[in-house]
Order: sequence, then structure tokens, then C-alpha cells
Amino acid sequence: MSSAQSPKQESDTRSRILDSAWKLLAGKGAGAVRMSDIAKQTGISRQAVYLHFPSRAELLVATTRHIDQVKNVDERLAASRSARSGIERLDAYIAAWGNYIPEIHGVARALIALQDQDEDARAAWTDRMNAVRHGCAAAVAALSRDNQLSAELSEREATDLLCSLLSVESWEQLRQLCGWSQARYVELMQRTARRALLR
Amino acid sequence: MSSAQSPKQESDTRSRILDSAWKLLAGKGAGAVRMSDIAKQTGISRQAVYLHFPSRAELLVATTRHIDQVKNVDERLAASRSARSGIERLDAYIAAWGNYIPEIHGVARALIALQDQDEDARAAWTDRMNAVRHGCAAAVAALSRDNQLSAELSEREATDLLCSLLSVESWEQLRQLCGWSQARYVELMQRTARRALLR
DNA sequence: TGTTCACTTGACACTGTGTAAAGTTGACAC
DNA sequence: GTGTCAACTTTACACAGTGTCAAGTGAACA
Repeated sequence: MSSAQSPKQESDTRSRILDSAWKLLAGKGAGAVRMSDIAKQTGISRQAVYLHFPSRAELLVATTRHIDQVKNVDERLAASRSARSGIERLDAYIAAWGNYIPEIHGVARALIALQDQDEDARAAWTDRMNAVRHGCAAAVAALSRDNQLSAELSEREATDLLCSLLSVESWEQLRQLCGWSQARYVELMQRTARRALLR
Repeated sequence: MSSAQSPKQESDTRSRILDSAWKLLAGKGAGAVRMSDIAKQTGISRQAVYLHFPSRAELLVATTRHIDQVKNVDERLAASRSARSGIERLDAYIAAWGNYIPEIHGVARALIALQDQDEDARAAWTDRMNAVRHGCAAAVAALSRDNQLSAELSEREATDLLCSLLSVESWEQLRQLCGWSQARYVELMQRTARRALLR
């Protein structure tokens, strides 16, 4: 997601603020994290945070992009393209995304909660969803080339299905509720996708 | 969910407050709905709302239970038990729940957003998730009795799968994002479940 | 007629966001 | 050394929203 980053590199403090936000959001959840918490965690004053971000909403949106960048999501997802067969590529894509989910879960929830109030957050979330959709479309297209797709499934339907499998929010909640391990969770997603897509 | 309701019937005003909350949450999303909005919508003063509910969080939690009751979810879901075959029962269960999702979506989102801050909201959400899980388990058990389940799928795995299919939050977001109609969405869920569960 | 209940009005304490203004500190330029 | 610039600090405040409190109203009912 968001391969586009600002040309000049992020200032040290800005970056530290984003790291703090990330850490706190993962630990306490968006509703419980205040601007003052983030400032304290960073070791600066609350007002200093506003020197770098105009609002809480923009800070949270920036945090998701920051994590994407730090964790090299684009590279991770791109790696799935080197798989030999279509099915391996599908598995690799799901694994790359599935293993990334826990890292962004806290922030993703923040983004979802913000949607009612903030236009940017709404756009950021829709972008994420669409990025996953497009990634899925590419993986499914590779599968299609291998002719392993059952005839009655159009690519679009397959993409929709995969997309639903990969949507962040409820999967991670379910994972926690059901007590699945991360590995089991990824395996479950892969098996589900295979079952859905292959005859 | 929550077949248990308080013995004495809900006061008229209390019920009207809950209806207002429901309407507003569906329209604007939890983050944008204030206590004063709910009061105004109901035609009473803000303070009067606090005569019926001790806090915003408890009001929102009560709203989910109210919708469940008004919309007769328990009955709707129970109706699926009268289906003849296991597969029909599965379809009926999914349709009952799937058609209910849009009605509670706004409130469900509110509940999710509240989780970080409020213990009751957390419990209410977990209850919902578990109720769906148990409903799924029953539907899958019926399928199992029909011996239509593929051998390698344990009931537990099947339940997990179905559960993931039925989780409210991301499905409804996806439905909107992808522009699926309600009917197409339910059909998609049913087909996905069948593919996952049957060989 | 008096009491009670549901509600109203107005005031206020508290928390959190965001803004504004003036002061500090360190680095770097000359 | 002196000046200056940027990043940050402290203090203060405006504003919105939640939740509380106290006194008052008005209709129903005994």
C-alpha cells in the first residue's frame, strides 16, 4: 500500500511520534489512546505533536502509512509474485497479508472507528480495501492462467471471495476469540481460498 | 440473541430513545452521534436520556439488544431449524443472519468502536460473536447428520469457517464497497459456505 | 388538595482537542 | 562572540461533549 512516500525523508521526531502511536494503539485500542499519551510515550510535549500533525485523525491515518513503510508491505506482497505456480502464488499472497494483519490490527481498528468523523480516514480505509482487492485479482489471474479455476467462477466472483477472506477487521477479532494461533489462522485462510476457488 | 429481557415491559420513552439511537446510528455512524442528537430525535431533553441510561456506552449496548428484540432475531434464526435437509437449514440460517446484518450494522459498528473503552460493550460484542458461532455449530451439526460433510472437515473447523463467513463487520463494509445487492450478498455467503463445507 | 412521577431548565465539573503566544535551547553562519 | 533560525517548551485558553446536580413544572391519581 502507499508506495508513494514524501520525497524528503521523515524527520526523526515525526517518526518517533508515529512509532509511539503505533505501539499505544496496538496495546490499548484507539478509543483509549489520547494525544497526551502519544506525546508522553514519545517524550515530548503534547503541543509538539501538533507541530507535526494537524489533528488526531491525520496522525492516525499517517500511522497506518508509516507501518506499511516500516514493515515493507509492498515488498512482502510483491514477493508472492515470484511463486512458480498460481496456487503457490495465491498461498504466498494470503500468507504475506495474513501475517501482516496482527501488526496493523490496532491501527486498522482506529481507522475504522474514525470513518464516521473523518474524510481522510474513510479514504485511507477504502484505499486499503481496494489494494487488497487488486492484489487478490492479480493472484487469481495467475491461478486462472494455470487453468485450475473451476469454470463457473468468474474472475470477479473469485476476487470478491478472496477479498472477503482477507478483510482485516473481523478475521483478527475472530482469531482472538477462537484462540487460533497465527499460523493456524493463515493456514485456515489459505485452505478456505483454495476450497472456494478450486473444484 | 439475548432472549432474556427485563420482566416488566420497557417504558414508552425508553423504547423511543432506543429507536432514535438506532435510527441515528444507522444514518450517521457511531462517532458522529451525540447524546443531544438522540435526545432531540426523541423529542426530549438531553438530561431525560440520563434518567433512562447511566451512560452513552450503556445506551448503545441496550440499543443492540433492543433491535434484536424488535426484529425478532431469535425467532428468525430459530425458523431455520424447521428446514428439511441439513443443507437447507444451513442456507436458511445464513439467510436469516445475512438479512439481519444491514439492520444492525450501524449499531454493531458502534459496539466495536466502544470496545476499547467499555467493558459492557466488549462483553456484548463477544456475546454476539459467540451466539453466531453456536448457531453455526447447530446448523453444521444438522449437515453432519445428513452425512454430506466431507470427511476431512471436523465440526470445529466447519464452525470456524462458517463463523468467519458470518462475522458482521467486514462483510457489510465489503458489500457496500463492492456494490453487492443484499440478495447477491446472501447468495455469496451461502455459496461460499457450501463450497467450504461440501466436497 | 396533596403527592408522586416523568420530565424540564439551567448551571457546572471534567476531559479531551486544538490554538495561540511567549520563552528556551542548541546548532550553525559569519 | 553574536545573531538567527528551527524545534521544542510552558502556560493559557476556547470549545465540544459527557455526566451530575438542584430546583422547578405539570399532569395523573388518591
